[in-house]
Amino acid sequence: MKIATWNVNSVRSRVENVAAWLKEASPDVVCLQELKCTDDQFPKEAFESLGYNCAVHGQKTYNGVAILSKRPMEDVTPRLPGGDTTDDHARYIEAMVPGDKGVVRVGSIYAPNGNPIGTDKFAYKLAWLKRLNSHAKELLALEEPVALMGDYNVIPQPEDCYDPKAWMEDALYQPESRAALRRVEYLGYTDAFRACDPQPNQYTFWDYQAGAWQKDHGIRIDHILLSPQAADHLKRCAIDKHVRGREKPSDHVPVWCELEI
DNA sequence: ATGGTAGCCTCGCTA
Repeated sequence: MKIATWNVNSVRSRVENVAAWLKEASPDVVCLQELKCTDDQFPKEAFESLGYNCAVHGQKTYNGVAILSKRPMEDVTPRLPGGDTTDDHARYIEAMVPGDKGVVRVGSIYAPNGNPIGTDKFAYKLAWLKRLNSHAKELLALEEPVALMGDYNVIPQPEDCYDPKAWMEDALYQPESRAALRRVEYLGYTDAFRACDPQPNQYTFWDYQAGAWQKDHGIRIDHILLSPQAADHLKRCAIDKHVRGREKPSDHVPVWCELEI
């Protein structure tokens, strides 16, 4: 079972690009983030024609997450538990996805960016990651295969960015942000990419600005976190870096892994 | 120190 995550930075402006990648990569499941559209604006026909079912949690202009799956999904939940009534950001959707040998619970995550630091935006980022931690802990108790995947907006380690010094004042590299991601791992979740490929300086995001892609000034912020019952079946994990070099690219690229489930 | 780009749909915000 091949499962993937990709922050597409507007699904409507990226339909051609996403469809081309779906055809060549043929993932069973894809978590999408930053749809930047409402549910009714989501181009589901384009993906259904390629054989995918769509579970969408959209929002006007900002955020928005989805899960595409070749097999029909069950128990679709378009929210992260624990939010108050003022939190209207569409940043999480979860579903049960069947494989050949078992079922995987998949969460599509778009964590807040949190910049600039020292503002309510950064406080919101940390609060959101804390809510995610609580939910991740509850899912662990079910002892099921779980994959919490998406744009965490956190650079885990110095070797996950081209120049740590350049990110010292950024919300993505603050000690509190990194600790929040680490705390999810300490619950018992595995960073699938790091588990499969310990090579440093492999990135999932390159800014549109300042020639970041051409200079390989990237960061690794899109992650696949696996519960023990999923990690036990992890076969491969990789980043489809070449997608960043195409016409009209997203600033993120797909990350995928294979689970023998 | 600054500015550099992209998307949405406003004259700015988010990333």
